[in-house]
Amino acid sequence: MSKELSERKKKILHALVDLYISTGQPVSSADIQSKYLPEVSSATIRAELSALEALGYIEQPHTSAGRVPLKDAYKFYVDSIDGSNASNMLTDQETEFIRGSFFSRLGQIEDLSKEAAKIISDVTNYTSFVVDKSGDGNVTIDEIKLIPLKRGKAVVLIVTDKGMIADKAIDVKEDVKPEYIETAGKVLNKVFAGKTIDEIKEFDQKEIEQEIQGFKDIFDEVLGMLRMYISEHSSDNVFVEGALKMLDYPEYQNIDDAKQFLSVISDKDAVSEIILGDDDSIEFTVRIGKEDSGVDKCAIITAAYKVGDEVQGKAGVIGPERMDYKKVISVLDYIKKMFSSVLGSKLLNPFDDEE
Amino acid sequence: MSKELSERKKKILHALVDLYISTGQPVSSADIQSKYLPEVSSATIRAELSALEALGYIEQPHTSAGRVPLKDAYKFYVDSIDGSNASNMLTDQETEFIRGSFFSRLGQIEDLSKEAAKIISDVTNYTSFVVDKSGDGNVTIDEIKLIPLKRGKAVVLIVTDKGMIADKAIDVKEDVKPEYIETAGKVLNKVFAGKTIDEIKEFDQKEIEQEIQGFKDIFDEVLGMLRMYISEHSSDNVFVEGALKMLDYPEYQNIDDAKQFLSVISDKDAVSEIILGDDDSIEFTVRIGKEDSGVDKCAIITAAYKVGDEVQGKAGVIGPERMDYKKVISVLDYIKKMFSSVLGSKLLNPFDDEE
DNA sequence: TTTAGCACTCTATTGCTTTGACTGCTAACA
DNA sequence: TGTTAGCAGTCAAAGCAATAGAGTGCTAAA
Repeated sequence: MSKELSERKKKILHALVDLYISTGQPVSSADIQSKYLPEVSSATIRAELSALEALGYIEQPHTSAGRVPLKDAYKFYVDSIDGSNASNMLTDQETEFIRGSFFSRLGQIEDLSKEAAKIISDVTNYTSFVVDKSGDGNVTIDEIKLIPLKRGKAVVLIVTDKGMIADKAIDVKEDVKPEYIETAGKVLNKVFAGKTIDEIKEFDQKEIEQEIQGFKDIFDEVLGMLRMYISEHSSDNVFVEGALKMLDYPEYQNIDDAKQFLSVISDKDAVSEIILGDDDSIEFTVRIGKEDSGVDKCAIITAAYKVGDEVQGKAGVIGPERMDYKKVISVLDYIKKMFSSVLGSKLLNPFDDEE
Repeated sequence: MSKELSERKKKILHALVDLYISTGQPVSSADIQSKYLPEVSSATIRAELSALEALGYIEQPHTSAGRVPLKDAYKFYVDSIDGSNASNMLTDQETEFIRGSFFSRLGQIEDLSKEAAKIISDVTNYTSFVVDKSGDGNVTIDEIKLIPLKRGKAVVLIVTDKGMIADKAIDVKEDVKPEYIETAGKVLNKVFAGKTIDEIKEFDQKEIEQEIQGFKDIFDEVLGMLRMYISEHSSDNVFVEGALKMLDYPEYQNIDDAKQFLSVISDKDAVSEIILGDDDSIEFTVRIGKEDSGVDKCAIITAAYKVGDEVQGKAGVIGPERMDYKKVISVLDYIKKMFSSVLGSKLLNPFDDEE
């Protein structure tokens, strides 16, 4: 397998995957000959196909059928796509559509990811997902405020460096003086401000109690709330769009396969595990087949979007093994660029989310 | 059809639906005879079935097949279930499970609905949904606060009578004095406090501008934010659980039907339209068939849960026409009771959502 | 009114045959 | 030595006929 393929074998293998991607049917020697290699006869191609089969690139579903690409064939095919000509794959309408949708709804970062997932799925017609790591544990708490309300309630405000704010009403005994609340707020701020959420997670109950003697009741509420905030936000945000589109492809006409696929894809944890598994340093990953991707009869293409060197999240597409790799990579590439640029400017001014 | 059925016809019709629900196969006269009416012969039952067919209750898929219930048969069957013996349908384990799950996670109201949907789906093994109307337009704004933060930002707090709080950071020019913000907050409060969201929706831009001359910049931000809040919260919250379970039933082995079902059920607006269509005064509704339910080959059972006379939301189950009506009704009934009681106490103390 | 018995109908299953899409092989050719 | 044409062989899929089985409706008798 380490042996280099002859130029003609490459041509034939590429043609075969191309044809298989567009038709989904086993590809015959005649197909390849008529559409890709009219200069040689089908018999010659047959001989080459035989060789490629021996090399493990392709196989026959049965003796009298054409050939179907195997994992290695897809890998070969994907490797042959280089980013430069991939970006030409999108039509003007498509880039226009992507740009338009992307910038039309520049809301909070969560909306952005969701929107991106939607766009990807719309343009590619495959199931897409976006995992947003920005809610990760290393968010720093900027400021905590305790605001008294009517009726013996108060609100805790948490401002983080990522521009996120959490709030929840807590009880304060009616007879507590406003000054008490104010002081409590100041103490809270002193304890938490500047810390990351990861650090707070490890806070030892005892250690804290010393620091804020006498505010125990309020403090307990706030700590509980913080824990809740942590548990909600420390798991990555996962957006899946177009899950049903998979059912349009012949690979998933079987109801059991469809069910298995849908149940994986609708489990956010499973999705995030699948996606975040791979190496962050690689910008694009393509995984084909069950062992690689975790889902049967599927291929997954992911792109990491970064700001500077830090991976902010990943976007990807999950589709049939014979999916339109060129197009998907083009779309992801385009999205990635826009994402990085928008995120980049956003992080500098985390609260500027509307113009 | 207005004519009363003979006692034996009723017995036979009931038996037929029972059998069909448990097997999903056309029911033959012999089936009914052996399991429900051994005292008469199958020939007699055949004669009765003939009559019931003429009355439009049942039909034969083809001449040499058994009978299958039609809409009217299901309706008859459902009518024969009375609440009192329905509640006996649940086993001790089941009630224990429901109660346990329900009270274990008494978080915010949203969580409660979601949890309820999950429980219903788990116990019945059908797809369930809960529509929560508590986010409706007639939420009153209790208090609005404007809190200055560092770095030229401020936060708007909206406290409603339903205990909900929305927040978002807005920009304030760095050079604005804290007193200015404070005054702005007071003005905002004066304008909005006590109003319902519905009323605010109709606010005329001009009318307001008069009132708060000079705070235009801040006010615009707040108004935009309020609009966003309204658009997010005025649509009802819909939770769907166990959508994939439908694929386990033979009715939905066909991939196209499955797709159609899933696409309806994953469109929250469509779901909420289906559910909220019917009369609020009726506690239970059962709708069978496409014309009734909006989804093909399905039956929908909904229960309205109320606090006092006000409908707070609806919970329901969507399943095959031949679903286990008794069990579903029992479960919904049980949930309804717990829901009403929990909600009742919650509304009195809207902020008490943790003990 | 009920029942037993029987003829009839229609689906589902099975096995068989035909068709057609490909291939692999071989022998001739450049 | 590589390429090609031609042909025999293979196999899935489609079509078809025969059979089995499930269940009914009808009729005549109890």
